[in-house]
Amino acid sequence: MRLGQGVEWAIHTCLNLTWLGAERGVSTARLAEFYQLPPAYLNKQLQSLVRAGILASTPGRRGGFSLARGPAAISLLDIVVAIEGSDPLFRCEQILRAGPGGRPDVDYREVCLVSGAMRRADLAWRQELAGRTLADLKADVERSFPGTPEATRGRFAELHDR
Amino acid sequence: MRLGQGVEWAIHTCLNLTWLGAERGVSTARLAEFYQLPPAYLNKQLQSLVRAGILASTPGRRGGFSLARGPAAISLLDIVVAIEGSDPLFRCEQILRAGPGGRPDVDYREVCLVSGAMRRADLAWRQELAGRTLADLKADVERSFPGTPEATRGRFAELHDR
DNA sequence: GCATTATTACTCGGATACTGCTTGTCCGAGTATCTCCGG
DNA sequence: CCGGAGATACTCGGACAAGCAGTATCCGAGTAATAATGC
Repeated sequence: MRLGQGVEWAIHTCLNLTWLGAERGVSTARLAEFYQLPPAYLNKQLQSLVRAGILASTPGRRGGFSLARGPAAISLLDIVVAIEGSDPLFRCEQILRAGPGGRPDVDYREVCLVSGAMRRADLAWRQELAGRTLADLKADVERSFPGTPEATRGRFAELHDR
Repeated sequence: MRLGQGVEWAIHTCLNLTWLGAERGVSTARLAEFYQLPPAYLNKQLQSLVRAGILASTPGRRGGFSLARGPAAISLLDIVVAIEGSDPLFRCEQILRAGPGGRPDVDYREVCLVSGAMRRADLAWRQELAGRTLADLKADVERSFPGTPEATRGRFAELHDR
């Protein structure tokens, strides 16, 4: 039980986009080359982000991806949900229906106290993720590693020249 | 991305054991019959709980499973870890090593701020689970549904008579 | 009738197949740029 | 020299396979109760 690989790629890629100004879109090929990732598969993840409204894509000759809104309006939860879906970590299959006194018409996801306890933990996880935006992360990185923005832009310029 | 089916089975089964007194072990067959679960597969999950020291198993003619310690000493996190393993939800593959200025000798699971943010959310989830014991859950259920202990014992008695 | 021994029935435990999702890849639809041609 | 039409190169997007973890099952090792047997 673990999150998919794409979550890490998506977060780092979105973070990179915050430093690139994003005058125009950046292609999948360059974004993948930056971390030596398989381009086609990264493209698949980025498509999920587009469907979720986090990234904007422009097709055609000079197309590419860019952030659809400001970094302060994109939380880590948004990205995780976009990649992994919105299903809760714990899935209650309502086995209490088969137990003594189980009623078929009752929604045990609401009633069952086990389900409730697990849902509360789930909520704690989500709240922590929802409270961390791309803007926060960007600021933290720039404080701890001031050279990162320039280094990132530099690397992308190299890739551009190829 | 979701937790395995076995987690739900394990929690409800452990909860049932708290009501059965557990003078002697309860067999997999009866525990499975209680919720109409596949016996062999449930047995596999219970084995994981035994390995984790949560359940005690006695083999042989009148063998079965019983709680290895008091319900107050068993948290939901213990059960989840026993079934799912102790790996964090978010796995950092350290893609920063392939980025600009990436060093092979640095452990980016410690340094990377993305990894740190995800780890904090992970921790919030685990703390919530660690703070909920079987004894808490048992008390909550008995408060909300006072008939449950007797109904549970009754159903197991029926299964016993077959 | 009673102690002893062989049998039996039932249990856990790990080794063994199957299924679905995550991972990974490919080719087609579409667009801006560039080239070529005519005026 | 300038405008426009066609060709071109490069992009995203969804449809198409492969690998692996979760799911499900079976049979063997071991133990306690039971039945049979001899005294």
